[in-house]
Amino acid sequence: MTHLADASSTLSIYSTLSRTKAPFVPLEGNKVSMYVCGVTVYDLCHIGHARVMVAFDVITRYLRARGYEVTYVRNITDIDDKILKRADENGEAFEALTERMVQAMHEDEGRLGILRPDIEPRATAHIADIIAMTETLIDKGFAYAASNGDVYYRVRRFEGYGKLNNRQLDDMQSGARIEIEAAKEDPLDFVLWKAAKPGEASWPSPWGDGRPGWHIECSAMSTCCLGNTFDIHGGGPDLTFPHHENEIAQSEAATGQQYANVWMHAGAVRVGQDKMSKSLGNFFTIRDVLEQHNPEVVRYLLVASHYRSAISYEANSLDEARRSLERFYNALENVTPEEGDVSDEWRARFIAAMDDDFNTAGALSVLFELARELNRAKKEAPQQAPALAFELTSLGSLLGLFGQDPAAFLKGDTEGLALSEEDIQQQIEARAAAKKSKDFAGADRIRDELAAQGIILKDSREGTTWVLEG
RNA sequence: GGCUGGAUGGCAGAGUGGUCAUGCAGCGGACUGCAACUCCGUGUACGCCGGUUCGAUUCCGACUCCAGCCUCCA
Repeated sequence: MTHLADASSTLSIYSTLSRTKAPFVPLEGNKVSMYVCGVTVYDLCHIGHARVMVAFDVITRYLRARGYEVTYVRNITDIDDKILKRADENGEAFEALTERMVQAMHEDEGRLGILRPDIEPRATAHIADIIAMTETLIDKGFAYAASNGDVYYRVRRFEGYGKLNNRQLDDMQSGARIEIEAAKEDPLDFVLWKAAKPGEASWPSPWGDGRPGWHIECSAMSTCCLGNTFDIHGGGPDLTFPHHENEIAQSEAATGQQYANVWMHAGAVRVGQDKMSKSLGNFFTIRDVLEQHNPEVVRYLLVASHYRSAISYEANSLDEARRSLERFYNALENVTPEEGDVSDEWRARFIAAMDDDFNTAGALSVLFELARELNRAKKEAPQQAPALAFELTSLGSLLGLFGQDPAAFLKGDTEGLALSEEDIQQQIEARAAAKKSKDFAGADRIRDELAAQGIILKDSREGTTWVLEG
């Protein structure tokens, strides 16, 4: 692991709660406790999910390299209305559905080079904690069991309600777009415990058989894993309201202590002018995209923009990402990285960018300059190249990039290619022989034949390599 | 209607009160037998209107437009 702990600058993070960037100070020494809202596992993950996962993966990698001891918790919502509905449609047990989707998520993450969180709590494994917190909220007067068997949170009772979203209770247009549940004391109240309909999956509780509401599970699991107060709470852009607002209301009412110190939200992924979302149906699943693109290209696309900015997902964005990555791998090709003497400049500038609220775009620009330096060295001072390549790959690894074999990446997906690698190598040798005997017409014919199949040759002093076009 | 964020060169995308982002694409040159890769050079970019300032893309105010949230959503 690359160590950046002795950097002179300080890490600043933008918090949705304060709406400003501020120096990051953990609650306790160099320990960082971080909770990120994960996925509701009723369907495959899409690029929007990937964005959040990659963002917090980079954040975790960087914090660790910076010398922090990070406990990264990301939950799995494995019980909710949509899960039950989908399982019902499929004619399967909801556990079978969620198990399959969790499996798929782990596969997708693995392919994108996303490191697994330290703890991945599931709602169904924390029913007792959820019930306990709900009871506390009832005892303190922040919740009530309603006539329909549901338990609701009494929103107007919590003084700070709306602070995360800077929202006034009376400005909210309750019921403007949804039906108001008659059993609620107030339309703003939200459900903590949901009574089960006959035949539905349920757990016993003091209020009858039922299941947890969505918001309470995160309060229960984060407190359970990280304590009443922890350093960072993160999630997708569409969770600030009501989900995170409700988590604050639940947890702070229950514990009487501040919930998370810093709130981090990733930006949306857009398709055209709209947010990519399951409800709009305009999403691309991770595995669909990986059918056609190298996973690192997808990761690069997500890391090339600042984590808070919205990105547009378009047909050519991945092609552009690939071309940018090719630049790095071209630089890394034909060099064996080896630790050695390099200027501190690169690392310092990389850290300065990342310390500024994880500015991955700025950090990448430093790496592009480092790649150019490496290309120069390969030509003019080959003895410096291994150390520069080492620096490039080690800083890149903090973004989860440049971990592949350069030649393999540049060759791309050779499946479906008519020629085998051995065939191509033979052609390359035949061409080299032709060149040696000054038969340039013959050499060019071989190159043209390969090019007709999308194989582009590259000559260098180390020999000839090839890449796939496109 | 309320709240939040945004508008940068052909495209993507950082950033800054006053000589450089960066990448892709383009153009000129070098390297190469010719290419590809690479290197060197190259672009009167900062939504609109005012204000502050010696100087604003950067600070302040108005305006226009875009997105997100106010319903399940990462």
